[in-house]
Amino acid sequence: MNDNKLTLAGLAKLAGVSTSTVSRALNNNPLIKKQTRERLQALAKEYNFSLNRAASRLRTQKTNVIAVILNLTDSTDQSISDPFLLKVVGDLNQALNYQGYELLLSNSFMATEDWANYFIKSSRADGIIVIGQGKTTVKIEKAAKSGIPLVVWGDPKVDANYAIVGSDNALGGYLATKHLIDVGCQKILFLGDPEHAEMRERYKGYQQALVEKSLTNDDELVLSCDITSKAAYAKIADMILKQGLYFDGIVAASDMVAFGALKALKERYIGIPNDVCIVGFDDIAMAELFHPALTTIRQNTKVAAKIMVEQLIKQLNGQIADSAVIDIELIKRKSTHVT
Amino acid sequence: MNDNKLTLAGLAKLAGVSTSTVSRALNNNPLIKKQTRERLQALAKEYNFSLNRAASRLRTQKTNVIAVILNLTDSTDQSISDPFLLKVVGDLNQALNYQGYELLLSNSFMATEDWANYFIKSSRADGIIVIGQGKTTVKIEKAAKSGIPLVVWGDPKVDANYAIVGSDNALGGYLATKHLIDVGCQKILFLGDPEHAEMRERYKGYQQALVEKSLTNDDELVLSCDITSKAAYAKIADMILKQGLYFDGIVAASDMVAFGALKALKERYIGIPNDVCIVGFDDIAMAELFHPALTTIRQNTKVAAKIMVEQLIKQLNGQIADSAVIDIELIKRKSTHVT
DNA sequence: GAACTTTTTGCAATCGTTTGCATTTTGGTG
DNA sequence: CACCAAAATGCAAACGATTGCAAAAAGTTC
Repeated sequence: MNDNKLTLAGLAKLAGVSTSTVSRALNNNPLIKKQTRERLQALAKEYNFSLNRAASRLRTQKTNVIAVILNLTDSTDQSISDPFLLKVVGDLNQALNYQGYELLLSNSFMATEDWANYFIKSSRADGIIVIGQGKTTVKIEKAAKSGIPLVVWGDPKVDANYAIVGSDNALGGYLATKHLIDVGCQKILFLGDPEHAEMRERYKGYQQALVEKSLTNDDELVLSCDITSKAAYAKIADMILKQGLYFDGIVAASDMVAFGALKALKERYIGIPNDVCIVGFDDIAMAELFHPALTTIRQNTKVAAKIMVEQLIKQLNGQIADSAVIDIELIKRKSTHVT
Repeated sequence: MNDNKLTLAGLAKLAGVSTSTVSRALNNNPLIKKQTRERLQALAKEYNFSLNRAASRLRTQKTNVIAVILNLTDSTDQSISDPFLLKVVGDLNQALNYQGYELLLSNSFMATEDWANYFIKSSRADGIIVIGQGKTTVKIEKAAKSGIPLVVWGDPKVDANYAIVGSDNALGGYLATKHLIDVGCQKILFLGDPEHAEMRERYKGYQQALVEKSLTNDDELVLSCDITSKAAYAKIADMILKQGLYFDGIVAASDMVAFGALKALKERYIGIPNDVCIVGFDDIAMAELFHPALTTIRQNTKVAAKIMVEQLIKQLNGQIADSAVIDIELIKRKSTHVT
């Protein structure tokens, strides 16, 4: 009906006041008499008025948008569908909305390499959340150096000049490995990509547990593979073919990796957990549903998302943000429950 | 270093030309001499210049942003982590970026009910993609009525005044059921939520197949439950407790539902596929990894995302968009492979 | 009711691009 | 070299909200 877009000026005319009054009224500015404020707000509702954000963003130099970047390793576009990463996105979406921000989703395959320029200086967003440190942190460091509000999901123990929120990956790797040792495993594989920041920390925890229990820390026990189930499946299948079943436990760098490994094992009628025990990482929804249910290290993404948003907002307010370690938890399930 | 933000005017001064020239040059407008264009583009790169989007959006009345709304049923916030929906988001992200658009992610728990107002009239986005028709399409219809560019992921056979892209769900339900009958199932459950638009169509296909093969179309074979694995698990566990194993096949409304059902069955040592065969829907990554690998109806989300974006762009150009049916495919795996 | 404070409103500049139109520059031709 | 068409550039007015400051209105006090 009212197709000629209604602007603040139009609404002001309707109400018989100035645009400044309407603007203030809609922003609930106490400068305006309460009675007037309410009248104007009601009028705005009645006429289905909505502020032009482009205009207000231009004027206020604030967008109320946060860019969330899925920082994927360029090789496998598989990982764009990694349920864990997408779950983090979902939780961030809720946490951001809750604080009145909107979420602009991007992945790292964009044309530009210069996130600070592309998102912040261009006034597309007020801040950036990067999911995943990936194999190289060069883009992140570049963004951090330019001083923009930035929070990274990754390994918080990593030394960096930006705020990192994440689980204690080394501890997770340690707990996973220790648990396997406790249930009697002797030859424990680490399956994952030690070049990948978070995975490297999990690997360190794995090593520490082995050393502590004075188990051999053999090179042939470290199986490097992309963190996808497909790669894990191929790796395990290949190793068994070449060397037979020379292990009795697996620390997988993620649940998806664990699932891939499990598939390869089950296809060869290797008993889980009786022949091989396995621990995953993440505790995605599937972990519990899998058969056997997967023992795993749970990452609390809801809490993490909340904290990331808080830390980002601190930066938006000019304070400096801290890295934060999110509690993890070993969830014991059937895949390590030797009878 | 150059902390005082560089604007078009600043760049113009540096180059000794007018702002209009710089603006046109950066937009590759052929009005500007090619040589000048290149010089200015180089200069912009050198000075790390980036256009203020808020300003250009205000001026051009175009945002180059598409809002993607996860239309969740309000009861279970579980489904926000449904891997399938998030996969669609991921694919949309790529398809949109490819066409030069950005993705603003929202869910349906926002304060506002009026999407047209909130996203379009407010100049936050140029168009909307809604993922999921959900149980009620009232918000979608309201948005459609206001004439904004809109595409919905859902069941394209549903009669509506907006463009719907989706799989042929009825055919999917039919194929799934027919396949179960072909492998010898006699008492086939439908497990899902027939109130949910897409699921209802799958249910219709299920019915059709039963009728065609003159199998009983018994009410007690239709198990209504939320489309989460948790609900499916509870439902199956409950039914077996009450009625014993009175079925030998399951058509699950989604893969996640299938996984929940499988967990309940396996816990009771019911053989899959020998005692009960099961077919899922979606073909998420896990379907193949599950044990036994899950027979399912594959939805091609990559193609779907591409088409949705195309249809939306048509609307942005003033053309009208059509609904589109995406090809589906029955993927036969172990969960229906009776020996 | 004058003088003054406090509350409420309005004026007008501003944010940084884009673009219709006017103007200048260039180049070709007689 | 005057003239004209074509090409290249510049001027200035938008786009629609916000906000410092000034002005008007309302309230207080003597």
